[in-house]
Amino acid sequence: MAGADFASRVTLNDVAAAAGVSIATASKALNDTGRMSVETRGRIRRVALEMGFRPNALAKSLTSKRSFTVGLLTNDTYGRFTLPVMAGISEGLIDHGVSVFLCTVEDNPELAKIHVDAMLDKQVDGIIATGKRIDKPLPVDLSKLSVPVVYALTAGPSDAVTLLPDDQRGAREAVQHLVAQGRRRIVHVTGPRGFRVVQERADAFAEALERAGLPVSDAAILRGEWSERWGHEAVEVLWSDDAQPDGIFCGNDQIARGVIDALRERGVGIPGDVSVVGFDNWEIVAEQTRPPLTTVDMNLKELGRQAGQALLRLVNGETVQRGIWKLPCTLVVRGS
Amino acid sequence: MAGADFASRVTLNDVAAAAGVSIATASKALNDTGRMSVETRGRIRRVALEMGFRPNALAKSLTSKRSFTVGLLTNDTYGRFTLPVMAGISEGLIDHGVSVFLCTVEDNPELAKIHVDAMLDKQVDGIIATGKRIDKPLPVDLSKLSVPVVYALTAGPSDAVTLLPDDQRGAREAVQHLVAQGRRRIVHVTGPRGFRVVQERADAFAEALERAGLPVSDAAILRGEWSERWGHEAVEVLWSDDAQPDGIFCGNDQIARGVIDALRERGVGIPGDVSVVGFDNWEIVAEQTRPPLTTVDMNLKELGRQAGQALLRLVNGETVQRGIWKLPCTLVVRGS
DNA sequence: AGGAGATGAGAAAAGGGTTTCTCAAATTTT
DNA sequence: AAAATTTGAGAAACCCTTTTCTCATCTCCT
Repeated sequence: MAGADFASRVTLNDVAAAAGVSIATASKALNDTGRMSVETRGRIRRVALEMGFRPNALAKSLTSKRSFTVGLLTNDTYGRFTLPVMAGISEGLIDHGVSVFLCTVEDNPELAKIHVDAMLDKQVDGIIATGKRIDKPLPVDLSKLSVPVVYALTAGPSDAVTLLPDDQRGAREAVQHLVAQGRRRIVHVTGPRGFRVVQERADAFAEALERAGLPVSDAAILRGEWSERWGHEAVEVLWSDDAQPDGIFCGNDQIARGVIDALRERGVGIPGDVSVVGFDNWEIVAEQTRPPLTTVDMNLKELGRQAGQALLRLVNGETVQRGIWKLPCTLVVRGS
Repeated sequence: MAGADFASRVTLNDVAAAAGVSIATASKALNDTGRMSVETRGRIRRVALEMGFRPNALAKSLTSKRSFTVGLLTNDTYGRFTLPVMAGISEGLIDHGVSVFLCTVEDNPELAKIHVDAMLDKQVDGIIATGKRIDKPLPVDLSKLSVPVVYALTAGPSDAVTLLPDDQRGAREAVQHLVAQGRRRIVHVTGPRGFRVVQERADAFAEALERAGLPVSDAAILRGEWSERWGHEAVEVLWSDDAQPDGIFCGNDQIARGVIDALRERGVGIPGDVSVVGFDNWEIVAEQTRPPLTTVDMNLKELGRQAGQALLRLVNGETVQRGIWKLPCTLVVRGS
């Protein structure tokens, strides 16, 4: 039960005094700059090490104009997408000594502004905006900021650097996998019409079918909500018809889960009678379906890593290709 | 395709010059300290506003010894627990102008040290340690740091401030709910023996049964893994016996999901024949079960908020009750 | 030996604020 | 009217590091 007093840290001044030199010399010794004898440099370093000296990053930043800090802004409260992206960013940047402020702004413009202001006040070197929909922007305009911004998994201005998974290629691979399994009557059960990813995946689905020489029909694309329930319903719809599919490509893993459960309830064999492929590789869902779900992984961690690298380059004033970067998806083959 | 140059920010110096006063006066005008005429103060403020002046938080921190920054350290890569906690912390602290560094350290001691050092270098005011198991510490010793530390949902030293959900009360409420539904043959299907929460929830389960005047038997507690599969298996075990339960309290929502699915497959009515209660209120699971799962919510966001508040008090040198704080859980009644 | 160049290290300014003094001018008191 | 306060605002020190100068001392060359 206490508010303890915490020891104040060792400063460069302390080190310099202990080593019997000026702080200028001490600074130079530790940064491997300036001119001095090897003995002096060694002695100062030894003293610093012994005293456990760690330079105050704030003071450093004040002169260097670099805080080695970036802000990550997200409206994905649930974190399904943000966390892998965050992990990638963090992993890619910690080697450069960069730390990440995570700010969840929901869809609240005031809150978003508060967070952005707080980040700018703290002199972040840059900002990464991320979200859960690639066709909706965050509730705040980041285009006129005094620091560079990279967009990942969210909509940004067209002249910005934006990283997105290559949904279309992912969808194509999913279909190709189904075709390779010998499936010929393939349908697509996906989310609501309003989502860009729904459009893109559906287009790629149709295109892949065509390339495979299979008939393409509008009826093969069923749109609903992003839920297990819709997966069930879709199976009901499909199986109330005469011609049942032998391959189902789902718009996300939850729908796939619903589809698989519904098929199993009907006694349809998976993957014996029907093969199912999901999208997202949300492991908590995909690994628990029976059988485990074959699905498309968006490699979000890698996407985060690249977003971090891109931001770093912008911060360093290097040139970076503007526009949309589509990063490859990977088909994860499991048992479905 | 460019590394743009970004406008440098307005400094106090700029404001002072524009207002025709010294920076000392400008500083005092904006902070509502010092002595000056109301006209001067007003003029300076107006100028600052017009110029869009925002003080450099780094410079402020250098003198104030407060960075208004805290570090959140977690080993919960998947974020199931960390994200709600993070959201609560952030929500509770942003009003005080505090931003949060999120660092995921997995179980890697080196990585953890790197992150902790980076945070300390950046002069965080304090650190919150969080994880996915209340009986395992993070892979780094935070007890001798120069800043206060609060533990949430992870093991810390006994003299530290540690916030945990009140698992026992949550479990009791779950059982009481089952009893109130008229259930008399209640069993507990939970996770592996090694977990402290398993022990605690099981103890509370037994105690609650006893209080309700129901027979308590060791056989009523089935331990397995934290998975849907184990939920299925447990139902198999239970239904291979003569006396089947009419109430099942599960150690987490995934197990509950497995139990519900298995029961439905057997044609057992939920909640007609058997009531099921889960633990965690992992909405993505709980809301998609059929019927939706009644479960115990650990109020992690509130836990995070309180962790933030506690840390702030420690930072301010206020006294804080050491030891373990058990925060209430809430039963969320849905359809099971 | 005298001057040029190299060497080692410190003084001082800068970075953007806060805060404690100091001090002249204005106001109040006697 | 002279002395004592109060008021308004600036000078300067400080927070911690970096970096550019400056300068005294050595070493080397002719």
